[in-house]
Amino acid sequence: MPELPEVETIKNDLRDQLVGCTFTSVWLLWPGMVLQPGAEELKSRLVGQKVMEVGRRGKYLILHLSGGEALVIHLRMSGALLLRASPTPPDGHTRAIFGLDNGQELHFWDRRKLGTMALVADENQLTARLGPEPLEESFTPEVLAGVLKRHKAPLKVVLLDQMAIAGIGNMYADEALFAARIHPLRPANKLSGDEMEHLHRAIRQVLLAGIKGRGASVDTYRDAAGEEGTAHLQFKVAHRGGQPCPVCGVSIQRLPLRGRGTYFCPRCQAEPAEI
DNA sequence: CCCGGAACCTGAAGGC
DNA sequence: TGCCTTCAGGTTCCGG
Repeated sequence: MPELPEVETIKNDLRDQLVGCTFTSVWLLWPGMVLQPGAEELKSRLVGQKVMEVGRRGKYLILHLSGGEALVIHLRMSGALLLRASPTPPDGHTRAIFGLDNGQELHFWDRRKLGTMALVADENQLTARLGPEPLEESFTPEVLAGVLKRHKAPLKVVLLDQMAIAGIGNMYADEALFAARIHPLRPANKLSGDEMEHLHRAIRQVLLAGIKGRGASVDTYRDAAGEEGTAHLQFKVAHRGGQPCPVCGVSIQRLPLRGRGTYFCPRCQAEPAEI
């Protein structure tokens, strides 16, 4: 699933290969993915525009265009952006193909059709409500403490809240809580100062490791060249229910929380009595 | 306002 | 073999 490290990897790949290219055609095989404007209007407005820069905010990819607009893409659960030689035919999961003036095509591939894109004058329209970027210098332990103090929900729920902190998803939330040795059900506003410092370090460490591994291919994730990442090979608890904890050997548990699987070590992340 | 669940989607995997 | 249920989970929407 594309989370911050996966989207960051794709962003870096696309920045290298897409900046300076002009869109020559747009083929929408699944028009339902276009949030705004309409599918036909997106086509006509996109063709002829050049990609000036590629950015990321949370899990959103942002293509800044020569006309001043931005193409904002969200891959959700199963989306991928693949650079292919032109022409490459679509397969059953290809949702859009963008022709480029350098002999390549950009394919939006999405098995579950949950991904979206929008052509907007100002990307803030979609990203304004997002919380702080956890890898920026400005994301200090004090900033994290301020976020956690505002929420009494379980920590795992707050880490997944994009308006609290941007970019963390299910896998890296579990990994960060394990790295900090904190139970996922602990109320966010009840952490000690030490625990908040540990969690701050853990969040940055697992996200940076994810980027270094070029993302985690636990499901359909691929980079822009279609290659798998290796970050999931370093995972300690995420998607490892029933396997032994790499630190203490106790069986990793799976806890259903808000409809999501939460993986943790019941010994290393012990639940305090007062919870 | 807060919280939890459903809906959006498809495919893999497991039970019977 | 085949049908049914569950799991996978990012985001938005809706009801209590």
